[in-house]
Amino acid sequence: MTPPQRPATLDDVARRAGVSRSTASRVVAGTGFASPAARERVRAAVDDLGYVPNPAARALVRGTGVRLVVAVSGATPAVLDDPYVDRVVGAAARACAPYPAGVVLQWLPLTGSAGLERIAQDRGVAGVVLVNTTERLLEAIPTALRGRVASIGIGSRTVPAFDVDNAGGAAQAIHHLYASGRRRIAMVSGPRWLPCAGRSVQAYRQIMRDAGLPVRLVPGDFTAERGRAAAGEVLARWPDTDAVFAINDLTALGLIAGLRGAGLRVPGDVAVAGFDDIPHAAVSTPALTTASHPVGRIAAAAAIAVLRRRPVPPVTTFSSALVRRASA
Amino acid sequence: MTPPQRPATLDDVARRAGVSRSTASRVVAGTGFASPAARERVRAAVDDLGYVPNPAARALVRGTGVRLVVAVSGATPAVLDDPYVDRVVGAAARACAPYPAGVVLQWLPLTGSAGLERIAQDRGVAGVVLVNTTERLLEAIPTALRGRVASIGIGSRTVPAFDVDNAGGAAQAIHHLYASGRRRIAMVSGPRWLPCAGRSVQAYRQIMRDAGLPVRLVPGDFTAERGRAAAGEVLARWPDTDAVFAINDLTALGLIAGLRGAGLRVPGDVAVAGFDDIPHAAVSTPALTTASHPVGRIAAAAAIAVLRRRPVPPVTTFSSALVRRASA
DNA sequence: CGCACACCTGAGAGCGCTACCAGCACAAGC
DNA sequence: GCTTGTGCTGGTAGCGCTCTCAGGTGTGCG
Repeated sequence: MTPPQRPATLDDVARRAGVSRSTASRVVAGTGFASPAARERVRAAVDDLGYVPNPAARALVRGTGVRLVVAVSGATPAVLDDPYVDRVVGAAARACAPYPAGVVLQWLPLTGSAGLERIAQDRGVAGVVLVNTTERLLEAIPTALRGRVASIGIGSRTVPAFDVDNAGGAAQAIHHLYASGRRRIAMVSGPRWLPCAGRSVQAYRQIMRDAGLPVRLVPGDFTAERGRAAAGEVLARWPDTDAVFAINDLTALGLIAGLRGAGLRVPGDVAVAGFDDIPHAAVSTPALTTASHPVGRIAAAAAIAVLRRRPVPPVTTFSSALVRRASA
Repeated sequence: MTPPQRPATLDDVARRAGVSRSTASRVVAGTGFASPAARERVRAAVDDLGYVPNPAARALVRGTGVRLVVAVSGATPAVLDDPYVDRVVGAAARACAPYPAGVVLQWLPLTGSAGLERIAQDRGVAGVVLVNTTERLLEAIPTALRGRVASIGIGSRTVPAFDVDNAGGAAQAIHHLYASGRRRIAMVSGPRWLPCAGRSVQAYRQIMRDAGLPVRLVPGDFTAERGRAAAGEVLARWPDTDAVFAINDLTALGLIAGLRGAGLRVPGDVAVAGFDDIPHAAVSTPALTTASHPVGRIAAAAAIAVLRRRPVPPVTTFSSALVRRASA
């Protein structure tokens, strides 16, 4: 346990174990042959010296990068301020711990693939996790990035996707509204260019059609501010609305504020359900009924898929569970 | 603009610019001599080839690591689930972009410095940003880590600190409660072992003493759940309480839920002010009056301070501004 | 003219690690 | 016997970069 001022190198380990650097490397990296005796002695030396492989050296020789880019698409860099992005980054940063990589956050303009090409040029990039991506962007993935990209929310032939079951979650929430007797159910949707938003809307349309109910759709943009405004629009166009499904919790919370501002009771007059189960949903007034969205697990899975370079199924879907609270 | 399959190396740049690798390196790294002509040609070659230095190689030869550890102290790894931590990581990950480093998130047990020693042994670590740290832990910083640690919320002789002006923010919020006529002001505090919590409490005590008002202090733990429970305790011990300052917004929101659950109006019967200005403070019902906490700027400053190895003032304080909304 | 002293350049070592390859011992098969 | 494997080992060539150091080439000054 002599803690050297200078951290131990593989050479130190090899010398102490009485083997060559090659053998020590094989044992530490767990690749190739090594006799049980050698293995044991190297292990002991590693423990004694508190040896930790130098990720930089490893990355250099292996040709893999060292930074996991979380790239968020959006009209402006302001998308990075979204708490959702923070959660993705947090989960990815936690997932990185066992790998020689760390997370870097970057904005990716919606138009053009210049941003992606820059990333592809960068040897330091171990992989990319795409957030809020468009199909157009996925088509434009530079070949240099193939196999090192995962996408949250949408996939293509070459980019594996990790996502919550948008349609299923939305369906659960809407069915819950229906089951509690609501029949004039509106929906506030999200940005049109986001496929995940599309799937929720589709589920809503489908359920309304199957139930023979009219579709009442108002556009949104994931923000609470827009949710508040949407409340007014819904009320203006369909004053008898008795339930609203919001594409995400932020919208739902804004919506509730708007409805109450208009003198309506929630859930008395209008029931509201959201999607995401953000931390605040549990403590809002009224507490929000919402379809959960395991962002942490999704982001971690995407990060790990990129970091360990193994083939990954083209789509991994995480199921959503309805969290019933007071608002619906 | 010929995009090579293999990303450009410094050798490619040097060859194209007609100089040696050494000269190219000097220009790119901005260190040492280089004639204006050489400088210009290297710059052009860099642009042409889309050259990006390989962080792994750079880190290897410079002896600096490649991962910025955000280490969060707490009783259990569950502290990592805090949205506050996500924001710190998000800001740090954004700040990392210009540096050859990426963020890794790690839990640090409250007791013992074993976690820190492990980090110190790891050559891959470019630096450490400590979150929620105790003074005891700061005393135990291994020498190998000196100069590569910044701490959010608390500092010591050897570790520079980055923090919001806790006392000032709390004072602003409490003065606001006082200015609006409240005189029976309670406070829900935070975990006792956290110095930042201590400073807010101290500010509260000071103001109460100066105003000749009684101290009404209830312990909390930063969670909404605890805030809700605290509402009951406050009401039970001091039924005539007409205002509460909560150590953070999550607590404040839980508190409001608890107060309303007890049939009280906010701010009619009891005014509530919080601290942090989390995203939901703006859309809660009622919207929360709170002292802002520029987490993003603080985290970015701490990350950058660690990444660029320059001396840093021992304490950097970010001012807090009161955001007046409906709850107080 | 010689010498110091600036400014500038390129050769080359080497950061810590992995991967390739040659080599060794021993066992099994023709 | 000789070949062919199988299991293991160590030497060594780099990965891409920085940095030291030995040399240039001017310019000013004694």
